[in-house]
Amino acid sequence: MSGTRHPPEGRPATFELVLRHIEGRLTSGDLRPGDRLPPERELAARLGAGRQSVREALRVLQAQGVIRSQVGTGTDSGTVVVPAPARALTRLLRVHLAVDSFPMRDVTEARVMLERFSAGLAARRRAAPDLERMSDALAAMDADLDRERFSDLDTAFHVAIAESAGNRLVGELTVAIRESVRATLLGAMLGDEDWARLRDRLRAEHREIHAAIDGGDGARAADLVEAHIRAFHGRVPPT
Amino acid sequence: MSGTRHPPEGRPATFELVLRHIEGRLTSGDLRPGDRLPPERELAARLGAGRQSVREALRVLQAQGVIRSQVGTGTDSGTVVVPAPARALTRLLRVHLAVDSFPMRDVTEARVMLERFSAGLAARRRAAPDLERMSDALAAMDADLDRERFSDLDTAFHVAIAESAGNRLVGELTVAIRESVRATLLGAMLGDEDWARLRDRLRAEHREIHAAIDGGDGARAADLVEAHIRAFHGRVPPT
DNA sequence: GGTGGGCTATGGTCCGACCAAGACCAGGAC
DNA sequence: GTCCTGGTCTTGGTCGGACCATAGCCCACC
Repeated sequence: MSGTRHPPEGRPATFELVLRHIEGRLTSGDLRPGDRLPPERELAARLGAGRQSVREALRVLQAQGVIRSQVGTGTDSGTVVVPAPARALTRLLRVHLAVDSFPMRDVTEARVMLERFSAGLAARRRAAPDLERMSDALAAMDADLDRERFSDLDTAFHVAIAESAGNRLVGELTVAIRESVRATLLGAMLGDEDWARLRDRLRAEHREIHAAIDGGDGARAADLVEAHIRAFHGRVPPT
Repeated sequence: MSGTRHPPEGRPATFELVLRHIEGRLTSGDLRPGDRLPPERELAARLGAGRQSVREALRVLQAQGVIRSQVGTGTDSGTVVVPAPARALTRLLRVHLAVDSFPMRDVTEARVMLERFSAGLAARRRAAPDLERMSDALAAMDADLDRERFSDLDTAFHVAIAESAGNRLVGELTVAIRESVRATLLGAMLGDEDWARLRDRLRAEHREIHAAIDGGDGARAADLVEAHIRAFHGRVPPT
């Protein structure tokens, strides 16, 4: 950074060097979740870079869901290391969906794979607090809700299953994939079929899944989840 | 953007608005892979924003693996929409691994899930060109290689399987997860066991997997892959 | 002792300037 | 005529300085 002045001659871009510097501090454990980074101006001065380069590096880390920034002087102000993979993953997948990096069909299959995995593990573990969260979501879904609210609770139910599997990575991936197709799924709920009827069917399927997990029947839970997802994605137009 | 001048009063940050604008053009199909974006200066002028804000938005898209930038005047110069999800995913996962968003154990389980899925599907499809790529990687691995080169070919073999499954999303995820733990895996190859012996064992396992896929035995291929991964990750220190 | 108004630190933004890479073009050397 | 050569123009990369808005903090004043 503090090498030959100004320009990017041969070596990587300055913001990239700043990025690597911070990544290095994260990897070495020098920076941990909850820690504050130096102010942008100070970081720039310390690395012999301009503030713009520092900001671009920070923007990348923000896009990766590693840091959060906010103005002000308080304890929580400035730039803090706050890992939030799901949001970053969601946005990444969504934009790639938009740009046709992969077809909707692949997303469906991936969801089936992830949620079968989660349901199977959740049934083996049967963690009480997670089971309760699922029940809560189901109960809330019994109200007379519009599509949007229903969909959010639907997601909450599936997320509870994913997190109950005890695998954070798979949990985050499940959330991300589900969220990234939220708009598409919502659109599918507007199909020709009667909303009330569709809603009832989804509720019934959810209860079956919940019962299977609660009963410790992982294989059945996985099969039910797969059927549940496929039935719904069948309503989604391809690609 | 062209609203009230300068400041972020209430509304989202300017770079965020620029980002949404471009995302919108991607979603609507107005911008497609291969298309060039306007020059930064022009984009800034058109949106009534400063160049810095535009650059930060572009940096985010670059971090998401959606665009590629390079200086110059040629046809390929400037900023172009070039989706490359795997690289972006790799980097995202790696930094979250560094920051302990999830333990190594979760990564192992996720790999098992993904690669079981891929192996099973690859065996059902038995795509000739992919099978050949696998053979090529295996043949190359027969040479007397150091750990690093061997590891790269190892990755190439597994990636070939993933892509042979015909699911691009799962393929990209497989590549990303594998790449993100590349350094860790390499470290594990330096264990106490004799390198030549370990290498022979990996070769033998790879050949078995290849044979199962080539023979169309998806269940066996999946089981072999799982054993293969677990055996190796068993050498990796936890978290 | 409580409260309100500056003070200050910090991220967000704009502007103008310059650098380096790369393609293209004009003009001269052979 | 062909081939090099140097200039020019476009474009991303970078810096420095300036200003804004936000949000704690502190001190003077009531």
